[in-house]
Amino acid sequence: MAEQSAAGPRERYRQQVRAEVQELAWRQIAEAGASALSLKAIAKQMGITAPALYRYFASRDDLLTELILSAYRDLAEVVETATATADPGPARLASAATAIRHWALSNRQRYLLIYGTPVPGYSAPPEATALATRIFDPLVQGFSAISADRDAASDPPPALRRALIFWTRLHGVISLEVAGHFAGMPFDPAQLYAGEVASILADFDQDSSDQDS
Amino acid sequence: MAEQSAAGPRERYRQQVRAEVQELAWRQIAEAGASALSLKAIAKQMGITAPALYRYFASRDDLLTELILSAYRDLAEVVETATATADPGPARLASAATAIRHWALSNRQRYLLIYGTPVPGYSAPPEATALATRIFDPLVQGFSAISADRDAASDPPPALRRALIFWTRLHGVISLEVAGHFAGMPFDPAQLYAGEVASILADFDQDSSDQDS
DNA sequence: TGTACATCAGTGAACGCGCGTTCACTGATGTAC
DNA sequence: TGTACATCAGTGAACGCGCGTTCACTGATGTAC
Repeated sequence: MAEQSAAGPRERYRQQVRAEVQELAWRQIAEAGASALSLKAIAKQMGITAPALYRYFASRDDLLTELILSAYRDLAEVVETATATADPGPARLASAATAIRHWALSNRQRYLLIYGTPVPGYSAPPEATALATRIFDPLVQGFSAISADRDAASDPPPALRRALIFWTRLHGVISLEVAGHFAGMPFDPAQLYAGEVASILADFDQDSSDQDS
Repeated sequence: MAEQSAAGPRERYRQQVRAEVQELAWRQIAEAGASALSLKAIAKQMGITAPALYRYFASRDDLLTELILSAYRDLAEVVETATATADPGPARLASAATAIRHWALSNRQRYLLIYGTPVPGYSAPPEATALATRIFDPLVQGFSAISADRDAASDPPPALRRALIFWTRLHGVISLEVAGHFAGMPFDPAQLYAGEVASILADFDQDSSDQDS
């Protein structure tokens, strides 16, 4: 019911304009952050008056919500594709890791919109949580696939826990890089990232030397 | 020359007001993020007109800069104290890790101001870089102290590299937690964090199984 | 101890700006007979 | 094939808002003789 096949010409036009608005919104966010998102500025760039935009989006927050959801969807697809196309086993997770970093670096503000400082006064819709799961799930799947091959004797962290650690470590590198905190430091972030990915997979693949509860 | 001893009563008053402004500014940022920082709002809360604030801060950006530098200084002191008071060796790094997380959780917006999404249109002053180093250095020191005790044979990552990994892993957990991305997930962030700290120190303490260049 | 002067915190009006959003409207475009 | 009607994209004026910042000023407070 969300999809409308055989859409009339008006509907087609409508979708076209909506897409253009979102495109310009992204450009704006990329340049000046999420709080700079302005309907009036978008309208001006389109050669249109601001009230016209209310035909396409109920409000500024409504537009922002759609952007965030679309970012989630985009990243979810990237992760799903990366895991689906790679060989099973650790390679699958390594592939996901590479894809995530690549996506984050080519969509910096999109990444920050999702995982960065929350936009003040704005709270994400429930749907966002579902999409976050869609991103996280392939990682959990990847780790349970690995665990299944091995003996699950010595109190191993469950797949969820492993995926969580995987994720926080990747995010640690990516977010500092995207926010520009590695600028001028004498090392290659790509290598640091690759090292992290390899070390996590090696940890879990060979032996899980655990520490506490 | 920055410190002025035997300050007159006018100077004393001046410092008092500056402190009050900063205090209110922090409260504002804590509630609505850095981009919500408003001189007029602060003035109103102080029962003063906005132009009066220009006696104390040259501009809004000037105030923001001082806030950021003070956040850096604060965290730097926390890390320095934590490492200085703990026993040498891994304990020192564990102590730093605990102190950092504690500081981040009790100063969420302060942490995000430093390591979160950059404030659009604002670039930190050069001093910030120096202070970032002051935070990072104790970690590097900590790792070189550990390395000194052990054989440095098998192509070990230098202390800087170790400190870097330490830092990105801590940040990975902290930043997701502070930004609220663990909300509703079935695990304890404190345990995840403790596990990360322990596992890094164990990794480097016992054996450095390396992967690439 | 008292007076003249300099310093400086704070005022109030004003500037130009951009924002989100509403409203009644015009005029083109698609649709039904 | 042609006409009447409904739909709906876009306009332009207006609303109230808050922002940073400037300026000439008043009046209290500290300082020097």
